[in-house]
Amino acid sequence: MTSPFDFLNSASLTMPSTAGAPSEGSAAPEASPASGGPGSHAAGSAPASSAAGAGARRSRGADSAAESSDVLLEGLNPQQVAAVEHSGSPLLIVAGAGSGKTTVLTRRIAYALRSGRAHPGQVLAITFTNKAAKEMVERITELVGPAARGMWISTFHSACVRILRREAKALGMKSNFTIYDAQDSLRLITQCVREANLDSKKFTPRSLQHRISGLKNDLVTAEDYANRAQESNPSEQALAEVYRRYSDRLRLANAFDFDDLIMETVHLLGAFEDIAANYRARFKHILVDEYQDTNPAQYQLIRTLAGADLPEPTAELTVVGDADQSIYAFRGATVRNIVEFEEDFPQARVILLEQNYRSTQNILSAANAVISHNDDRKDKRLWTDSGAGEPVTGWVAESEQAEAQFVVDTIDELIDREDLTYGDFAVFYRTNAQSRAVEDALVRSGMPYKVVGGTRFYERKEIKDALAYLRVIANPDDDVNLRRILNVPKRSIGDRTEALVGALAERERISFNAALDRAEEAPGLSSRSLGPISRFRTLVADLRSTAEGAPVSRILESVLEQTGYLAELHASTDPQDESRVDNLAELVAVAEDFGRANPNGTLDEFLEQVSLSSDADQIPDPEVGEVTLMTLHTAKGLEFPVVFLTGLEDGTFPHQRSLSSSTELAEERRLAYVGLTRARRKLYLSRAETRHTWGQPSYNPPSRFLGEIPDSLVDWANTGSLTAPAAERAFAPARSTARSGGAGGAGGFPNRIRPNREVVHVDAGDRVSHDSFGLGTVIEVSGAGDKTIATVDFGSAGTKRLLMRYAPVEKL
DNA sequence: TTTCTGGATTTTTTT
DNA sequence: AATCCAGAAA
Repeated sequence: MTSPFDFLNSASLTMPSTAGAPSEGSAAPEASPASGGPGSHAAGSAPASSAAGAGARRSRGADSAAESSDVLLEGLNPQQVAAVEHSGSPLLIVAGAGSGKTTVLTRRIAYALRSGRAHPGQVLAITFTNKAAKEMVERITELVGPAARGMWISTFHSACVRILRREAKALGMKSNFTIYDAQDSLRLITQCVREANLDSKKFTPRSLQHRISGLKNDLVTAEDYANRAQESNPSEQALAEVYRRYSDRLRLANAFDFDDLIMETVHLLGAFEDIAANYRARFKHILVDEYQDTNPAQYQLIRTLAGADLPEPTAELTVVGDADQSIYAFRGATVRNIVEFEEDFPQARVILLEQNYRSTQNILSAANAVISHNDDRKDKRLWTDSGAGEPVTGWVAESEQAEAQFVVDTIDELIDREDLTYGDFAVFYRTNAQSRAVEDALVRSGMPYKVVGGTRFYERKEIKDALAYLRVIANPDDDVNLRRILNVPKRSIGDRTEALVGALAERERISFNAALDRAEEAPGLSSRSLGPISRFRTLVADLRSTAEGAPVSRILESVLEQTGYLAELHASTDPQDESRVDNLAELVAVAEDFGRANPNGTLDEFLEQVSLSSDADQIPDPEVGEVTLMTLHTAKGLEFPVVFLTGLEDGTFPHQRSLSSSTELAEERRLAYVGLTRARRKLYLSRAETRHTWGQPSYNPPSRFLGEIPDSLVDWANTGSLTAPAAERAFAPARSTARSGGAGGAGGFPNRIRPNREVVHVDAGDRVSHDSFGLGTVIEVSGAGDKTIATVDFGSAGTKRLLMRYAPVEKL
């Protein structure tokens, strides 16, 4: 899809396209822009004209003529040129949304190469997703040819795995280590909680996992934490205990969790000066994208690799980011890294990119308006010279179904009317669960679509099971995956047997696998259990020998056959199991693809690729022509001609859990900013008056973010069916934006109308009427307030326990 | 040991 | 609404 001549055409930088390419500054050849679109200056005209346009506006120097004859600087605005040319000190590029940062980064690398300041092998470029890495490789290849292959261009995690595999021995690990995902790590932590005899109600594995992850992101090891934990604080003691056990168990299993990949690499480089020197000698140019979403561990990694603490830095460091797009604080990222870059790296140069080449001015103004409500930010205003464009369209739907229908109808209409394909549309939402309604509507309409993320393919039970077998084949010490498949499919090795073998492993400080080999030593284990265990050991041994040198897809197929996993699914009556077979077939196809792409690929490499693949890597190619559905987080770094931002209700977005904290609200607002700035030509904002959560309806007021957008920018095409009575309207919070073009604006719909939410007070003996169960008599009442539960005898409909807060009952 | 069942819990967002 | 879990029955 990429043309070698593309960069001559300003690499699409100054010419927003009309269709396709959901990736930032993607290099797809551009078609002529549709009339009226932002790209109304012709794509076919000389790129110099747009460069001159930018130059005139920003009064470029007279020497610009010489510069613009350089393909690497062609079509760039003065700030972009400065960013490409800068050398000799650390560089921070503050890149607003759609400001062409990918182009600047790739050209900067090419420029350094051409000027002789770097060889390809000296370049380390860190991106946020594998997909972004792949795209960067493609675009650099366009500029410099196959030399691009010598560079390290990858995510933090992939780069660290690469280093760790190479240096595993130094850390006392084997290079075939397994990477545990969040699910695996939770299992292991749960085991640790159990073994430590802690109350898993009081110290939930989930919260411990979260806290351990936080510690690792701050480079605090189990040992460090044990020393600092307060003796008088039971919670800290519990955490210290579980963290210690968890670390031991990971090590014993020859496994790293996600956070370890970074933390252990930092420790490795800190502990072994020769290894660190080796990598410092190699990486003379380090570039980090999405710097605002780095955590303290990643920050330290960069410092170490760049030799920032040495008398002289060993590498030239470039970071790119935008504090307004920092949306991962919840997983340990900190904006301090970007905000204090100048203090962290002396002599740093900062270059601001504020000109936007993606969106219309109306869209940018809306985004600017929202983000300006965050305090403590450096003022920054995106602008464009591509014209106002169409107004943003607002829509208030009655329900989430109606909202979804609005999305589908609008897509349908636009496809008819404009020169657009399904791939030009994206639907964003705050939480994955919200995709459901949109999917339903899309299925009914027959439109092609793709949901990115959600219940991820690789997290489905059957896929995890199959992969667990592969992981066990590759790494016999992998306790978590071994225990996962021990009795899957059922082979009469139950909980008790597993626990007894586990106890033996713990007592002898050996892996579970080693304990299985010595199962007869396990105290309390009945001789009857030994048969299934030995059959299981034979099975795994057989699989392991089959796997020797075989292609991954073959290994996978023999796993599914020989274990009886497929047979069990085929024999099952559960309708769900049919789709499980389909999913496994898809996994086999993935393995086959892997084999084709990597003829000499090993099982280890396949598993690594699977472990490090992310949601964002699955984003469809725009050419495929599917409507794309995803969360706002996944949408980061992408762009689409038409964007629907749905669920704009307080409680949905901003999310309920963020409403009480101003820092979390600020992060939600940045998320809104990210969402708004994804749109190129047309932006739709919608909300639903009622939305079902956990099977219960809730009535949420309009998102406060809607109120932050000036009325003049939004055209409310529908203002909702529920019109509040005048008397109630008086109680609605005063909102300056409540009226918009006389159409009612964002709604001003009172929050207080909550049918079925007022707790009906009943006593034993009362007669009540229920919407579906009919008439009944209250037998007993327990709890109070929201939690009042009434036991009601409905005669032939049976006796029901009803949560009075939700139950559709009326007292008679 | 496996299966069934009622009850609890879940939804932020993810490399 | 859908899934997960613990405890009880088979």
